[in-house]
Amino acid sequence: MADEKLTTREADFSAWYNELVERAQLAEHSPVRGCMVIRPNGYGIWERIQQNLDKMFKDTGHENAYFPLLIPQSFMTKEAEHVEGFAPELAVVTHGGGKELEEPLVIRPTSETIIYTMFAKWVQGYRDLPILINQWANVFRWEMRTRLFLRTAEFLWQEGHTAHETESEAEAETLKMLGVYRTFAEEFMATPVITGRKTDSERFAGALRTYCIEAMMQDNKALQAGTSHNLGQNFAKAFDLKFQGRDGTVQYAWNTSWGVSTRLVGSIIMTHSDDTGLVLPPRLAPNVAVIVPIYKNDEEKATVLEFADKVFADLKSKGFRVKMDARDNMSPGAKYYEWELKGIPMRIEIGPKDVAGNTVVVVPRITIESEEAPKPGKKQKLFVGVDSLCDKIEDLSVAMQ
RNA sequence: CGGCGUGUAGCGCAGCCUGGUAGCGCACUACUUUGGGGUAGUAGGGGUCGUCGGUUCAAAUCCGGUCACGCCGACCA
Repeated sequence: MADEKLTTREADFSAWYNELVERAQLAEHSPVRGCMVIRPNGYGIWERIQQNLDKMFKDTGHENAYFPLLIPQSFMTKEAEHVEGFAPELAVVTHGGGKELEEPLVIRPTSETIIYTMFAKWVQGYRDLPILINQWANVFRWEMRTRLFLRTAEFLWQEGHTAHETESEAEAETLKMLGVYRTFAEEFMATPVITGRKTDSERFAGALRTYCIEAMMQDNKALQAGTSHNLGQNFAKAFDLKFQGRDGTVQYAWNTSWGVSTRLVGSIIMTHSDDTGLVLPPRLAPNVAVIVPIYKNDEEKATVLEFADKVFADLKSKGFRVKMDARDNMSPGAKYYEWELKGIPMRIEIGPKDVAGNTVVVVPRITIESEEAPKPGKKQKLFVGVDSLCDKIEDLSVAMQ
């Protein structure tokens, strides 16, 4: 990786982003237009997003389910605004098993239509409500202009779908999930967000009201990072989602839907990274630290690796997400550049001096204010005793978050 | 989908104007060297020049179609 440096943010923010995504091995283009391959360094971030958000959804009473990729085309046309909004970007399957299908199937651009069709079967009376469902899935929209993570034809997301007895209950749910997104952005993505309500022209196709969180990027642009929709009774009426109420009358249910996508990964990249490469909030980083052993000869190599392996095993056993970089064909300096580009929050250097003193050198990806200031023009280096390494990693993680 | 631009080894590029045996740097492989901020050397491997067609004795090079990517616009999580 002795390539040239990244284009700077100042020179061309957009080129900087594109280069960073590819060179930090987050994602790259697939042979199919608009689709991306998410590499482990990028998918690891998404996995951390999933794990943490999923817990928040469960804690607020939601359950996961899964609905199919293919939806009968006719379903898409049942809600007037919905069809108008999504028709231009649908991918349609017309053949299967070598024959033309009687009814074309669309690849889901979102799952309201299939999910509320199923909800209608599940609900008879008010005691069947609320239904609080989430699904983790891929969706497909035929986008004209795409960018890795920020807008791709196929993307990964979660979509929450709920059905409620009353309008006020649905509105409360819509706002509650907007709050979940805000909390997640602030606590896990370390990204300040602005919440607000979308104008009618930006509203989700078929929704009564759309709320959103907007994250502020380094180029002073806002990025829509998550949406929460109060769907009113629009879909309930279109898909015959009815129940017998407490007063004995038959009523339409009130729905909400809310989602965040792999765009969040793009948002994290743009919020924190610098001209050296990726910077990740430790809570969402696939790994928090990498161990780089340093030695000059076989004798040193043996002792250093033994010591480093012990530190590595100890950290692993205590639940830290750490990596060992024992590649022998690369100098330590080259590794430093590579891991800084890839955004690992801290690296742990272990050389003969450390073995002798039972210490390690911890170098955080970004300068930590509360620690001793780095020498001018140098990275901040923290000398840490092995016994206090775990605590130090915890402290630094919190400081970086 | 409209305008402009690009496509040659894994990555970055030269060659194209003026058609005639496909090159450079990095990366990769082997050995040696070096190792606390991108070590250095020697010897190697790897490309039907995005793709389809046309012109020509001959096409990376000229012409046309098409696909993909980038930027600007319209649309969008």
